[in-house]
Amino acid sequence: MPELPEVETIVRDLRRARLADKTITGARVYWPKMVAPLTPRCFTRRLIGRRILRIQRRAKYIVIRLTGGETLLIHLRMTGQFTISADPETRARHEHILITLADGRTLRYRDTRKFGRWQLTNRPESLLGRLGPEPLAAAFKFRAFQEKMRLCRRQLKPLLLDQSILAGLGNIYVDEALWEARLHPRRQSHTLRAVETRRLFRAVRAVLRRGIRNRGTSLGDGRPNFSSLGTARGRNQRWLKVFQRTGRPCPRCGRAIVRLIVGQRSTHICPACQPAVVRIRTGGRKALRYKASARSR
DNA sequence: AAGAATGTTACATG
DNA sequence: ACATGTAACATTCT
Repeated sequence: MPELPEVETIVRDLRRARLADKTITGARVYWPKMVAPLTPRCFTRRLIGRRILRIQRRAKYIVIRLTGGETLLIHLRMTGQFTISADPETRARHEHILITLADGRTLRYRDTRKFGRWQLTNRPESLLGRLGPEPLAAAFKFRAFQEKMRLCRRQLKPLLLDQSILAGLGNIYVDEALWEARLHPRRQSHTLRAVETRRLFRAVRAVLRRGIRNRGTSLGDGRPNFSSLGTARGRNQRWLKVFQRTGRPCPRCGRAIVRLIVGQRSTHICPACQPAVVRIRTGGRKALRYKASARSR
């Protein structure tokens, strides 16, 4: 569910909920794996009595700074969600962690698939330091991006999903960025020409910014989809050009969107706008061909 | 009823 | 060393 824009939306809502300055008075963990390597008992003991200093986002992590030099790193993976209730209330279905605050409110973590992870640590850098740059930060420079693309020699899609290269993209926004940049997901990164790398660089930032502006993408029409703290859904789904739009017309050229598997992930492209083979005229009559690595399935 | 689902990682293979 | 592929994690929905 949550990629960079969704996590950013949640973090902003958590800030607005005025959690900062509140002291944690209780914590319950109902799925021990979620707080590993700590045990629920150890996790709880280290949390209680700490005060929340501030809430930030790094890549897809929610970063909660606490007193005593502790940091809570929360990764929602596929189905993690937060709500805040005024009272303790009985535990709802799929709620695995409940945090109570001194003001009586409870921060509730619900996660159907139980993939989410909470790490309480005094060395958050050991984890966060392994992540690539924030695509929306001023420090994210085209030159560095281009260099990485050149050195990596990987298919574009798995490369963009790799959090150590660029942090925050997931399946939705990668497909959208590649469509925007008119690049095939299996194209090898080192074959991109400067103009193409530039298009991709801009596309990545554009789709993420739009995602945030729209408060994230909520897929499907039912409940299991993304929503931030409340029940309000994101609005970005209206802006998706290819993701989960198999068979529908490409907004640019009208050709039907097709679905393929790349790097074991479901992938959506316009076969006309994102051709597997690109011919490029270089000066004279020599034509270079950049072929996306074949490989079906 | 098989297959897919917004993520990550350990391990295997080329 | 590096790129890529597979399975696993756990549950729900179509």
